Amino acid sequence: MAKKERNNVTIKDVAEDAGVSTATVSRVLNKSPFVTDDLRKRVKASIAKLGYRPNAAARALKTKETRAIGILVPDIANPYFMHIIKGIEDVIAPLEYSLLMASSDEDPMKEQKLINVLAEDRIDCLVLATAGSNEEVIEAVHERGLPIVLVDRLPEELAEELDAVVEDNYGAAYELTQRVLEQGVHSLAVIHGPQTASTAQERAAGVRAAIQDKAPGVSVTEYYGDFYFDSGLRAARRFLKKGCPEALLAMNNLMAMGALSELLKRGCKIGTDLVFGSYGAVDTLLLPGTTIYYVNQSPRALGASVGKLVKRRLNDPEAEAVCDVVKQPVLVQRL
Amino acid sequence: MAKKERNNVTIKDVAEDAGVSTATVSRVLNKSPFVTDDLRKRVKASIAKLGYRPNAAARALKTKETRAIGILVPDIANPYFMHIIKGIEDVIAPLEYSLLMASSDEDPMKEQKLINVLAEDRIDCLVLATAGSNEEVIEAVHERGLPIVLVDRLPEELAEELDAVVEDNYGAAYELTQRVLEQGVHSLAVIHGPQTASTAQERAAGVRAAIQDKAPGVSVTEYYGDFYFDSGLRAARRFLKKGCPEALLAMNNLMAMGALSELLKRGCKIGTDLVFGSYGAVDTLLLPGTTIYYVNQSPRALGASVGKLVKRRLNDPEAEAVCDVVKQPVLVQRL
DNA sequence: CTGAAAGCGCTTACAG
DNA sequence: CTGAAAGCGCTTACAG
Repeated sequence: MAKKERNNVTIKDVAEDAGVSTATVSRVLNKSPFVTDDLRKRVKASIAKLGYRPNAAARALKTKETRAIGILVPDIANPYFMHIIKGIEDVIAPLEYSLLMASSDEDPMKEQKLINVLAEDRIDCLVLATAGSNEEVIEAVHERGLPIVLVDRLPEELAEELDAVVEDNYGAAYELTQRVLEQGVHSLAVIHGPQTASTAQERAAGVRAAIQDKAPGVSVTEYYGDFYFDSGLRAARRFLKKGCPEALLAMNNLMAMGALSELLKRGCKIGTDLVFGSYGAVDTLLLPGTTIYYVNQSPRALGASVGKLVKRRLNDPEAEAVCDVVKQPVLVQRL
Repeated sequence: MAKKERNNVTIKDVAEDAGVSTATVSRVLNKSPFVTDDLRKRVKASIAKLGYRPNAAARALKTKETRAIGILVPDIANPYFMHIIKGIEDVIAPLEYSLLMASSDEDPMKEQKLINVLAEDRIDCLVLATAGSNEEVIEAVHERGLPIVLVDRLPEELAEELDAVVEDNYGAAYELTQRVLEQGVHSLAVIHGPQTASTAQERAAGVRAAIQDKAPGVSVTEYYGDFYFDSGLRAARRFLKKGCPEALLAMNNLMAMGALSELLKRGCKIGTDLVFGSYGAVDTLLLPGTTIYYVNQSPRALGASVGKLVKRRLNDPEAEAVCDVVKQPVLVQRL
């Protein structure tokens, strides 16, 4: 891959044009107060005249700061993560950092590659919702000096070590299940997430504990999905083979939507034929008359908390690790 | 913002540890064939032992290649752009480039800032779906040597100059409108996109031409939205004040969903009470019995074309600009 | 095949 | 307040 000479105009050209040293140009660039107005004006004129733009790599090499923050999520197409990103942006935008986003597509191998690339001193801080199975890499990168804030996913091994903002997955899943069971159902179908994800594990544990505590006799069918729409759809199809279950629980928003779309297509009356519970909101076009129980996640608020931790960490690399556990309420949606 | 010493271990440390020169370490890193197996082994051992990672900034400074590609879209939360990004990834992933994504939120000012940051030699190529009003900045950055591939949005001023992959917005909007008008409606409500976006302009022109040609007598009500869900919802609300129109046309997917959600809530029977047309698929949970006319966009294929243009451009910075115009068919969705 | 050395474009003590 | 100079961590002709 050839690369032609780009960025022909450097700080040196500007210095020459303005008749000053490169040090002075640099000072103007960095808004140092110790430059006379006269020189500042001349330098600025030359910059404009020559169309000069600083070179981020050179600056980063010298300062050890990239002024970029990396955000690595498992599925950038999932509105949940999109809102987390927005929340981070809300907080970070005023600072002059750019956000680098990448998606692992729930693939630990892909995630590992991305982490390693980002760790080549490309970012000042990494926000990570891990697909799982990468604890060693994450620790290695962190020990080497890259600040990391975990979000949504928190593998046990990393719990005390890193900053994190997570939901009370166990508690919310427990409550959701309880609410659904309270409707007096005899059979329950559950669509779990991929057990590589810490959230999926915790939610599964919450569901099981609630069943154990509240309705140990209920007949349970389980399906292990991958947190994507299609797996929810496939799960519903599978469940329907044995007739419509009295209740269905989907452990994330996308799988819930997949399941709903299949159930609706089959003419299932949600809220009447079947009690539906979803971990995460299903904010889409639904049949009027539908009732759904759901965990009301607040990803934007989560994102804002993450943003604050990032700021704090940037200011104080030595600060103690903080773990925010945000409680998410269970709500009922009646349309 | 303090920055502690990171990346303590450099190529020099590795060289020392392995008892070779930094040049040799660099050669091993870059898989140069001209290193004896013995040295290669020693170097690799030292790299592993010391946990060395190359510094991207230093490499970029020297080689003028960042091995990163920037993708700047107006709304990263819109599934349409997400799929374009996936399409690009499909093609680019095998090359060893990382993708930097950013979102302008349809805000030209924000876009301008982001372009300028990315243009500080942070990326080797920019994929841009512009919010509009930034033609001068885009040209400046391009002239300075940053390869750019436009996607979806193509402002007239940039048409011949830059690589681009776009839809035939005019044609598809024309056909969509025609199909809806053929249902024999007397009144038509249209939700346009923001006129800063080239796509919104072209689609509006297509709609108007079709009306002119096919049903000049139809009563038309127009609303100018911003391509987001809420504006579609507001538009529908506005239209409904004067009673349900016989036909409604939404000029992108999100506004279509917003409008639909409001119409459904109000008990409007889509496909019966009202002919619904959408520029873009509404791939969500709908009432069975609903009929919708829509332009079937193929963003993932668009993305793949973009990826190919990026590759080509990376290989040959001097290549002539290419403009792919992809025709998108109008389909009917019956549920 | 290997190494010494120059240099990429910045920033920043250090003098003055 | 300003400039000369060193150096950030790499790569790459150039010799050998």
